Amino acid sequence: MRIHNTESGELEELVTRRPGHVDMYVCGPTVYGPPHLGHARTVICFDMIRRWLMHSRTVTFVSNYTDVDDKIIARAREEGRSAEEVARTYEQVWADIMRRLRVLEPDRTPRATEAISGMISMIESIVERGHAYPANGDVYFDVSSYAGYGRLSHQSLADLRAGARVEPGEHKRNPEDFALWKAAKPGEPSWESPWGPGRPGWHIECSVMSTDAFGMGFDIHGGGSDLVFPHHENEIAQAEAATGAKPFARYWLHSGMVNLAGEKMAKSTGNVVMLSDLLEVHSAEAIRLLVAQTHYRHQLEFTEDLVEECERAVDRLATFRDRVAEVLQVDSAALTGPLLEALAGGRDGYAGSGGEGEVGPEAEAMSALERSMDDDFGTPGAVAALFEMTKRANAELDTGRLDAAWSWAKALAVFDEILGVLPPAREEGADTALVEGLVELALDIRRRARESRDFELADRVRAGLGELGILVEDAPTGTRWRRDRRQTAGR
RNA sequence: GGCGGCGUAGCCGAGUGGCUCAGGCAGAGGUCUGCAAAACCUUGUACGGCGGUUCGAUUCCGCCCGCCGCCUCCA
Repeated sequence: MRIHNTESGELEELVTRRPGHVDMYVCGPTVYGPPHLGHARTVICFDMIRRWLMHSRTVTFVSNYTDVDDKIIARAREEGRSAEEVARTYEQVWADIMRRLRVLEPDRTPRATEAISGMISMIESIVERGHAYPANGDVYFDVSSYAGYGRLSHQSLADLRAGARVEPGEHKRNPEDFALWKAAKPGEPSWESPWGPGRPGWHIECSVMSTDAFGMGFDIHGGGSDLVFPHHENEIAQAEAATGAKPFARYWLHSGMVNLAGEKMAKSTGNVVMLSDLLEVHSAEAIRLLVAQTHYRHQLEFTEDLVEECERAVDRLATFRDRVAEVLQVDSAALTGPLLEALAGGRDGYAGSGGEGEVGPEAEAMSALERSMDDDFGTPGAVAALFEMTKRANAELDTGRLDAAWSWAKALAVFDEILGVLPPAREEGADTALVEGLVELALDIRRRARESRDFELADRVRAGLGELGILVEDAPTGTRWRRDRRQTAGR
């Protein structure tokens, strides 16, 4: 498996610290407001990366919450609440939305405020080893003392110096130095430390939380590309300066930004699509497909029309899944939930549908999936493989070749395990039986009307159901119906 | 200014030194159907510009043009 390492700028063979295991840390959100599509893009990219790694290895996935920060404090002031209340609120909002986007929960979600003592010890080590200095209750990292600085972002100290600046009230020796600890200001949350009361600086938390989880030299560290500098650069400097060990992380993965109207989506400019709004109108699957169709390192230009297109594409997959379920005479729901997972577990023997020597669509799709994903997590290729399989299998279904349906179901299971783009089948609700009964009743009336060639009545029944979000289709095997996903996506 | 990325058919978006093709959406024609829907089949000779390397470049190199990101909190 080859993956792109930001540090080398090249594709490298993935060699993990422990064979068969991957320890992975992805920078989580600063919880000061609700998440937007840009956040989702990053999270979904790393979710798919994680799922692919899980396909063949044991993965421990850690992602933090940054719950102490200037913006949280500012927000708390606005809302007249404590910073902690603000952080807990938006942590919950984040977790809810990511669950709705079918993102797997991290194995651990450490909070910055729960790692303060670790941060203090790390800062002490950095100071002891001569890479940081206290000044007026602050502590700054001495960038000039650390030779590897700029390694990740491929910039020289001179380059960085040109852009660096000193904020009023800071006590840096050099502009490129950065704060490890900030002296408390009145009314702000603070913790006791050897340098007096204060709170941690911008980047120390991730150095501490990731090494708390995994120690030095863990496998993969990820995040959005806007974190490369200074956040990740500083994480490296801190962890390596504190321990003298190298490397901090073996592979650095960075996902691209989402653009809206040609510019980066960012809260600060108001150039955002909030996920709560997007999920009112669109399904998680369409959003995931949109993300999967662009390589994770590339920029993603967002428009409403693109999600709408993905919605139609997802419908296509759902229709195929339902056809397969029909052939197998199982409920579609069974091909979406636990059975699918069980199927995905046994991934041997994609015997294929054809006769001897013929390779079935699912076998080709599986090898294309593997090829693409093993090459720097090529989700676009995986998506293409999924649709290619759908087309070919549909063609076989059209000609009545059903013997491979079970293999298709298994392949769908694997694709859904990695990408999570198959929409859930008919949802069970309190009124499911009633709805189904009424629809069947209406369809029975329609069937009788058709038999007596009263097509006007038959079409009225179909149109009426259509208005209620029930799609009716006459197949050679009989009439089938389904709910119009797009009318119910927001619920 | 420094670092990095991108420019592919109507739109989105993979990919590759030549060989039959990414894929999705949209469009056109067709099969099926009472009609529709779904599905399938057919259909589009695209690779920003100019040079260079090469038998041959969209793919490699150089320059130019355009767009974007980071260099400040940011997924």
